Amino acid sequence: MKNNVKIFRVQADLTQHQLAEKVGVTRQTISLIEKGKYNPTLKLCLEICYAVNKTLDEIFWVDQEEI
Amino acid sequence: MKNNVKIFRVQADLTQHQLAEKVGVTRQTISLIEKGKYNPTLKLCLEICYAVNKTLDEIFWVDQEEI
DNA sequence: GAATAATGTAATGTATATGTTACACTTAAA
DNA sequence: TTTAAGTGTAACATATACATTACATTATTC
Repeated sequence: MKNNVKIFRVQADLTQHQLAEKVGVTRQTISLIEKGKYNPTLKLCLEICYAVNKTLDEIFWVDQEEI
Repeated sequence: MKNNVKIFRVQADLTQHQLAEKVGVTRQTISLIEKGKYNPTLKLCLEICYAVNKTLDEIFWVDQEEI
């Protein structure tokens, strides 16, 4: 599951730990999502969106062929 | 977890059963998502998007206050 | 060059998304 | 007025998202 979490997290000047706190998960969960090793739930995706002020499409959209 | 799955599924002229088949889950899962009783995974959200030709933001965005 | 911050990741446990089976209700077609 | 299609939902099983704890590596910073 490729995504742009890392790009926008850094752009928002947040560490993994800070983002994790803001969205209510652990640092490890953020790390694994950034690495594409987790298939996060919609609720967590939305929390990340709010935290870095981006939309679902901006952070999590991937075309059908490359899912 | 409110969403617009039902609206766009009907618009795409699909039954719950047909959408479920297209995205590779059971009818029950679609039903529960439409009813807002499940917090679906990103991968499933994307599959639903492809099936009804809509984006994540169109189907699944909800503002922070109403999550 | 030791101390600390930021990150990667492994092992194990828990909560929950999803599957399976099944039954009930509603509605449209026959 | 039955038959079948579409939908809601409950009980139980399984897979996996996420937590917890812990250790390692790589910059910084003192």
